[in-house]
Amino acid sequence: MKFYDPSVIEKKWQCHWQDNDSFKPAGDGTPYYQLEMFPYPSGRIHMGHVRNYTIGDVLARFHAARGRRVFHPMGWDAFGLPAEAAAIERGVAPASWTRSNIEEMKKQLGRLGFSYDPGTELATCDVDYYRWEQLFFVQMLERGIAYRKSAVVNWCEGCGTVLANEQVDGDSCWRGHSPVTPRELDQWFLKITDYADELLDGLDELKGKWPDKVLTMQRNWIGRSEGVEVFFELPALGEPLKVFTTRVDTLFGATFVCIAPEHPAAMKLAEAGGREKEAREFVAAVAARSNVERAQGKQGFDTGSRAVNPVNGEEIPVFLGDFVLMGYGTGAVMSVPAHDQRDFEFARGNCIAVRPVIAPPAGPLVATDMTEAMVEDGILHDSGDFDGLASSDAREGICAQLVKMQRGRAVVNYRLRDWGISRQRYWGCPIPVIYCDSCGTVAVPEKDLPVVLPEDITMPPSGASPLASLTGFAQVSCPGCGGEARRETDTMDTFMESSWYFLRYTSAGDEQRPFDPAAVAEWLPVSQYVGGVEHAVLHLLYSRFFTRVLRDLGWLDLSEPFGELLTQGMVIKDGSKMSKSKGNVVDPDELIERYGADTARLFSVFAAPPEKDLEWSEKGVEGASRFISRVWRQVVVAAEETSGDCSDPGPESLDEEGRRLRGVVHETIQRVSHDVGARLRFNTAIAAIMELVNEYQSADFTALADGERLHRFGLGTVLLLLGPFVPHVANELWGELTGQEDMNQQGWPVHDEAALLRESIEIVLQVNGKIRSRIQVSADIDRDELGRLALADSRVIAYLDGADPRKVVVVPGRLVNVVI
RNA sequence: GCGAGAGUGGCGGAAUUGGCAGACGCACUGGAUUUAGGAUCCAGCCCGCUACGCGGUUGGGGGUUCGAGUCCCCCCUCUCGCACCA
Repeated sequence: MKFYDPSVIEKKWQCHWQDNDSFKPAGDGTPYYQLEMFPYPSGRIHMGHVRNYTIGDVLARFHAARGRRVFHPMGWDAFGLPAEAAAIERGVAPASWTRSNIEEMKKQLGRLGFSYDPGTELATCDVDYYRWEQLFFVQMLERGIAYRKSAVVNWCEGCGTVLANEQVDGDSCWRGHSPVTPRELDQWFLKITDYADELLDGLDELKGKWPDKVLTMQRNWIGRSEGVEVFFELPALGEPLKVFTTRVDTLFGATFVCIAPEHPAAMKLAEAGGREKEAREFVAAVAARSNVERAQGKQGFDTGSRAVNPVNGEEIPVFLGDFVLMGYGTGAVMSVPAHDQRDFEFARGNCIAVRPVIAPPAGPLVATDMTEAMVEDGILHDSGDFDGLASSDAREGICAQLVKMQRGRAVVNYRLRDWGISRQRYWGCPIPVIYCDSCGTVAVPEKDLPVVLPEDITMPPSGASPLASLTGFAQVSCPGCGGEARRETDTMDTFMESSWYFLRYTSAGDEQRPFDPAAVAEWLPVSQYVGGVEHAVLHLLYSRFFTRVLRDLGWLDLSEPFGELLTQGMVIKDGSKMSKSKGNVVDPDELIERYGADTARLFSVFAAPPEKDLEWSEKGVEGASRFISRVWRQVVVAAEETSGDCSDPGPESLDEEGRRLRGVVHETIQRVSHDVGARLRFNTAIAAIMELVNEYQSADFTALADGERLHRFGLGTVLLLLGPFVPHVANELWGELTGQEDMNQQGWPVHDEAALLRESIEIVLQVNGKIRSRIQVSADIDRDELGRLALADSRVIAYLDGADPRKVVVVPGRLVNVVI
């Protein structure tokens, strides 16, 4: 018997596919764009990659077999900090470190037999890629989408650069756990806030296509909030203080106003209140604490100044509060202790009056009895002309009144901030801007693009970017006046590259333009995107934004770049994520060496549904390997006796048992097609194939009419169904069994609806909902007859014990429930 | 605290619309084959019991229904996300 040696057949088929250009989009089927999040070339692939890319490959191969015109590209997210760290450690340039990693990882991915179109490979660190990004940036600058401002930004000590808000996790960096501290710097930003509403509304279209969890996370991150800006006059300064509130219905209950310690009016108010010195100490104390520490307490400071409530003319104190954030709304809030829990706590700590103005259904509250704020809507009282109104009506009424008085306006606030893209790093896409003393900030003219990142450098041990000190790079003449000028030496956030790589894939190698609009129109939006949930509000939000910007710049006609999204779970071992520090990593190469790529692939998709975490199990891998060997033996043994045509023999030449087996084959086709094509449940698809294999293993085909043919049909179908999962072994065995060269010509099997109908079926008989008997009946039996048969069953009669059934529930094809 | 998701054998996990709970795999037990081990094949494998039968069982409690893992209400636990956003 031919021996199963994965290393031989896997190499053979990988060469075959390469030589035949097997994975170029082919045929005239409906286009299908299968995309997986491209990897950072860290040097070695890990099990997370194996799982991610196997899921994508199964889908790509499945849809190709089904006749779709499949586009399945792969590339490298090649800029980023690890290259700099490695460069310092090993004394090699980031560019060469990155490129050799790409070569190594490409080999590794190659060993897994993924169906990538090799003609589309790209690396974002190549000038041919990032030059277009620079062009986009220059155009964004012209349109005001990119702008520079001084702002308090997140400085990450570990990375030696600033991070965007999305990239900060509490008080630390999203990647490592290095601390992040505020720092004021001149930085480049992209106006993602201009797109806040569109990005939010777009989520509705994605409902049902993206996991709810991701949609919710994006919605929360954008954080749209409708409310009113109320102007409180500040007599001491002779100007109004603007506060934002979503609960303007509680305005009559405001007993103080609270502003952020960083608020521009803070010190002026303290001065006017004669408490300047103490205020300075308070502000310094707050500034010394981190955001997380600040979130613990609720400290306040009375400025001694007062503000006037526009609706009742009341003068109320102005406090500085550490819980008020300068970055949200106006950095000032009106405080209503009776109806806001934070204000309630603050008021109790600072001896401020609690004044209820919203009554719950049970009637108005008494301030002295309150132990917590009443935050629900209710009926207004002690609110002048608005008494008796419901909260929602009062919000409208009071807002209208404020507008009329020119003391307020309706506003929408967002939690989302503009995307800070400057990075004080070397290994990234240069920001194409020049600073000139006479002309100011000038974009590099399009004709001078690209600004090429010098690759032949040595990283200083300090880790600082070498760009600023590279005179050949940093010193330029101004494109405006020709005088001496300095180049921007910050580079772009690497999330810039991943925000449009899926567009470039469609036109890789095009030297004239970033992408061909026709190709983009053909393939986009991505049919199925597969990646980790950690990018829910990073890459996935940036890409949605970037695509809209490119649309508005006239590059394409598309808003949502991704259609269906599958977020796969992590690969876990011993209860935690595989990581070097935990010492629980499994090396994919060793796995392939030992069991073969097909086993690695099979296990990755069999052991758990794709969106759940996958617990690593050596025994589970062995199980997957054992199944492949079993199929191998079954097919090779069968092929020794009978080979050739594997098509459906049809029902006529078969006997009853043969027709039943044929039915099982068709049922398996249906289940697998549905599980892979519609449900994305590969584990159950494989289980269904295993059932068929088990069924076939115990059948004796020599005893059946047209048995050889039926045998080949079933085994051939198993191979076709296994093709997307274990392509090497499936193709090899297909050749053995059929004598045909290429399984891919065969296409995906289609089930015969008629074959699914059983001649006789088992019906469960229940008495009072408990199973008491089973009967075998003809599949086309009618309802009444089935009910009669149930009542005639001896065991049912015994349970009835002479009683008359109160009710007989007949569920055709399933059961009969006799109720006494 | 708010939001989302999940709780099913020894384990990973099935059960598409309310209709046979535990598919498939792992582990385990017995048998066959084998000099032995491994591999393979066959059989068993939710729990309890006076065992060809009966009872119980999908985190706990209640409800709707002829019938609930699935629908509704209350509670518990876990995971993830957000976390003073005014």
